[in-house]
Amino acid sequence: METGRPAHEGGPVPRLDHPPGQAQPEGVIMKNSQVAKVFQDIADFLELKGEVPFKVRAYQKAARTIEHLPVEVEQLMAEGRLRQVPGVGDAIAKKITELLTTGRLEYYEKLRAEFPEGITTLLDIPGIGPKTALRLVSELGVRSVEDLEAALAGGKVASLYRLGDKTAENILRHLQSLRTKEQRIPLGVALPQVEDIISSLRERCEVHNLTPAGSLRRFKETVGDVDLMGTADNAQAVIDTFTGLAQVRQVLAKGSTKASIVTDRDLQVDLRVVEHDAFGSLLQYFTGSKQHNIALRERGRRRGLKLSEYGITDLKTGRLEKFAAEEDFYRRLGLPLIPPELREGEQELETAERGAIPTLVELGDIKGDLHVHTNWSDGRDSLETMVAAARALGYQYLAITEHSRGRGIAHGLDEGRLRQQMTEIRRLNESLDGFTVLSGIEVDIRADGSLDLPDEMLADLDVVIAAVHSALGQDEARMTRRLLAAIENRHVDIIAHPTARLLGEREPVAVDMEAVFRAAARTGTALEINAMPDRLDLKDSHVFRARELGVKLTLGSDAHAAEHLALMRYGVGTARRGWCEARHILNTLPVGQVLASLKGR
DNA sequence: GCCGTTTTCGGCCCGACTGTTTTCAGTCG
Repeated sequence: METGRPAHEGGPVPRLDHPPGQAQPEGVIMKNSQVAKVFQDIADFLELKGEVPFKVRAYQKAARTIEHLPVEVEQLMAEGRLRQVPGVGDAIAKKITELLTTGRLEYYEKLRAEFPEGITTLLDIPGIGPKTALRLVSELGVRSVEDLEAALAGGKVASLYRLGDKTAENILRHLQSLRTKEQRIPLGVALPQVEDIISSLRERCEVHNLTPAGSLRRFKETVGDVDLMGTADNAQAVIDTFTGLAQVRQVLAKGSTKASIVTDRDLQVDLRVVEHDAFGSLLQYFTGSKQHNIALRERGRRRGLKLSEYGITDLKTGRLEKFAAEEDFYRRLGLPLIPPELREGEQELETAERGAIPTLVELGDIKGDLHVHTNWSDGRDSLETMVAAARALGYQYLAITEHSRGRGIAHGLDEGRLRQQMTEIRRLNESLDGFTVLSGIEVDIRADGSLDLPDEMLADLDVVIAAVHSALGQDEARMTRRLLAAIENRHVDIIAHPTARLLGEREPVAVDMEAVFRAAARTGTALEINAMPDRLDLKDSHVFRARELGVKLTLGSDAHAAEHLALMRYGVGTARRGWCEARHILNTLPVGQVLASLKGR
C-alpha cells in the first residue's frame, strides 16, 4: 500500500528549475506533476510550521489528486472547472491559477524562504517526520543528506532529547536502504511469482481464500512488496509451509500467523493468515489503496460508523460487526462491491453511490488479438503455431501484424514479402473452421510522420497498425505532429503503444496526449492498449481519458512468441483501471464487427 | 483548507509499532 506522501512515479521528482521569485518564461506549460509538487511542498512546509493537521492534509490531498488527474490541470483552468476537482476549494483554485498564469506562487515562495534549502528532502527519509526534521535543522544545523550522515556518524543525532542510539541507527539504516533501494517491481514480474507461490502453498497445506492484496490485486503497473492473505484452521502449518517453500531465499520474519520472505528473484512477499470471520474487512483493508480506504472511512464517519481492518464499529452502541466477505463490508456502507482496479480514491465512491460502477471488461470478453508477430519478422514462432495458440485461448481471430521494412533490426517485411504473407494467410484461412486470421502490418511511422509503406499496400490489408520505433527523442511539438500525421492517414486503423515507453527502461516520448486523443476520437482511429507488461501503453490514466473522449480502444498482446498471447490479461487489467467496459474495446467484438469498426476498412 | 443524506460551522481515518519514557510522542502503512 502507498505511504502518505505521494510517490512521484516515472523518474525523478520534477523541479521548478528557476530560482524563487523569478517567473517562468512566457508560454511554459506546467505539468500536473509540477503543480502537485508545489502543493506537496506547501503541505510539508505547513507541517514543519506546526500548522493544524487538517490544513496540511488539505494541501496533501489536493497535491495527490492533481498528480493523478487524467487531464492537464491547465486545461481545467481554461475551462473554469478547477473547483470541480475534489479537494480543490476557493483558496487552492486561486493558487493554482496564480501558479499557472504567472509561473510562480507567492504563498509558496514565502513559505519556502522560511526554511533552509533541502529540508523537504529530509522528510523523504523514512523515520524522519516533520518534528524530527525540524530539530535536526534547528539543533544540529543539518541542511542536506550529507550533513545528516555526518551528524549520525558523530553521534549528535543520538544525543538529542527524546532520540537515542536506536533511533539514530534506524535513520542510518533507512538512509542506506534508500540509496540501494530498487525500483518498484513491474506487475508482469511480480504476478507470475506470486501465482507460483499460491499454487505451491495450495498443494502443500490446507489454506483457504488465498489471495494477493495491495497494488498487485489492483493491477497497478508496478508493485512494491506483495501482501498475500488467506484463512486456515491451522495457521502455523501454513506459515511453516510458506517459509519452507523452494522459492524462498530469505525469511525476514516469522510468527504464528504472519511471515515475511524474499523470493529467489528478489520479491518480498508477506503472508497473513487471518481469522475467517474477519477476512472480508482485512482483505479490504490490505487491498487499499490508502486513499480509497481514507475516503471510505470518512464516508463511514459521516454515518456514525468507525471502519477498521477488524470490521465496522457503530459509534453509538460501540458494537463491532465483523465481515467474512468483502462484498458484505461494502454493502454495510450502502455500496456495491467496488472492483479492486478502481480503488484509487479518485471518484469510485461517488460513482458507487450513484449506482454507476461500470461492469468492467474481462479477459473472457476478448475475442481476438489484434497485434501479433511471427517468425516472418522478429517473432519466434510460425504463423501456424501462433494461430494454434490463439485458438487454444478461445479466440475467434488473430491479426498478424509484422514490422515493416524500415524497422531494419526486426527483419521487417517489404511489399513483396507482405503480399506473400497475405497469400499464405488466405490459404491458411481456407483450412480453418470458425477462426479467422487477419492480414495486418505494424507499419513504422517515420521521423517526419510519413509511413513506411505506400497507401496502396495498406489499403489491401485487413488491419493497419502504425507505431513509432525510432527518433524517440523528438521534442513534443514534433512528436505530436508526427503521431497526428499517422492518425490522419485514412488507412491507419490503430496506433500501437502510443508513448513507446518501456517501464523502468525508457521514458515515454514527449507528446501532447490530449491532442492525440482528440484527433483519434475525431478520425475514428483506435489507440492500442499494449498488453506487454513492460509497456502497458496506453497506461491506465491515458485509457481513462481516451475513453472519456470517446476514443476507440484495442487490446494487443504484441506477442513475439506463442506464450506471449497470454499476456493479454495485463492489458485487460490496465483497461479496467481506465474504467473500460467491454463495449469500449473493439476486440471484444466478433470478427465481422471488428473489421467494420476499423477506420480504414 | 475542504466540505455537507448530521452540518455553510464544526468537524476532519484508523490502528500499530517503536523508542523513549514512567504515560506518550512521533511515525508509518
